[in-house]
Amino acid sequence: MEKQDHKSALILDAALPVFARYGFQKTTMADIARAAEISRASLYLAFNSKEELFRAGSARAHEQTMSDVEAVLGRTGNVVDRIAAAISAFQEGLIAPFSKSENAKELFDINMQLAADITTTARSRLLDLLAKALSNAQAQGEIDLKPIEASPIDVASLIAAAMDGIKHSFSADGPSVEALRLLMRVLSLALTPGRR
Amino acid sequence: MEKQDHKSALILDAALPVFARYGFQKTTMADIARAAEISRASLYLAFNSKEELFRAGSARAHEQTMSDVEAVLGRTGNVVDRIAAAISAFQEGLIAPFSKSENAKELFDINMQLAADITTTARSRLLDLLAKALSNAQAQGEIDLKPIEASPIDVASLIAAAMDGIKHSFSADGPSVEALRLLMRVLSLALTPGRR
DNA sequence: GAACAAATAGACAAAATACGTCTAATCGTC
DNA sequence: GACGATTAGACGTATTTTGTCTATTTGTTC
Repeated sequence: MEKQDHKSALILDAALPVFARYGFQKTTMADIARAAEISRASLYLAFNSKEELFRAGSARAHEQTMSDVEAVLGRTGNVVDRIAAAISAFQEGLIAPFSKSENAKELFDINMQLAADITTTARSRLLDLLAKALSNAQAQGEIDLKPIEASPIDVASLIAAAMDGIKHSFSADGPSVEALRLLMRVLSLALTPGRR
Repeated sequence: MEKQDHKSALILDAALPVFARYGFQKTTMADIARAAEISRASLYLAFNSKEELFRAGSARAHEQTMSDVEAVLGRTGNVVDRIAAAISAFQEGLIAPFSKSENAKELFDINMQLAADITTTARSRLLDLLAKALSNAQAQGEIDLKPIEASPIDVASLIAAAMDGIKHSFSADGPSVEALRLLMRVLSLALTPGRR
């Protein structure tokens, strides 16, 4: 059972770059088998269909990324910086690898079609983690949410929404990083106690 | 007749990047029509088949590149430098654009299958231009071929062969440029008069 | 080296996709 | 309104891909 998972993981690690390169439609099971250096028959032993394989790939990417996000949030340092790093990790893990502009749209569409649950679960998990980090910071007096009259969840939602909006409006051109930095500066000023 | 050519050229300019990105096999006529922002029906008005389109694309790339090569060779300066620049132009025009590593092999294979004549014609044209440049340089005493006991054509052939060999052995990793530079230094030393 | 599980090549029918052709409708220009 | 150019869309055919299956090979364990 554990060997199986390992093999599947190897296949998925080989498959994701192929999807990123050609998109879902143009990627064939033969392409993936070749990339994973196994036969097509073996590939079907591990995954019953291309769609199942894609779902598993999406799941793996999300798991890995969320693990990174969790690790980053667990570090020391001020909350805003850690949250900024967490958002970065989230973007780097799930968006940047597929931002070949052309294929990006198709891949995200297919993902929403085949693995919407995985994505929404990860998203709410991210919200949870951000809210928890904010909550802890507030408990330790590092930040003060009273002036802005919002709960940790509210703030976490705002950050996630901004992340999404920024991603969609700027696509992968570049200003995205800049816009996120600005958001973090705003948050920092708004939440730091000892300010008006 | 002239409008037709212009339209065809626009199509080919849109098609080449698509071929470079996906390779010949994975590129569909629909992909090309989309890239050229015309309908599939119109695409078939300009080209009767995918193979014909590819041939035309290959022809266009070769024409443009050879025109660049000719221009570079026509400049002032010492022969060896001009030849080095010409080789660079040739490589940049016909090899670099398709060196997406994965697709490169398939594209070159398909090219040799569908447009071998175009490639070989361009190649002999290149040889001719190099030989002519060497011949002129010799006539003006800029270089001396006597010590190496070779005709301009011999030297041109050697250069072209070296270019090929370098390309094939190093693929598109990087040392290719270095190797070409070395070849040019060798030539320069061997051909310059006033040396042993 | 026999016994066993895992991986493979290769063939296969069914489904999906691409090709190349055609017609009828739309668009822009004169 | 007439004209040529462009288009959407449907079409049959050919090719490719999918997913399944069997027989064979490979590698491991006893």
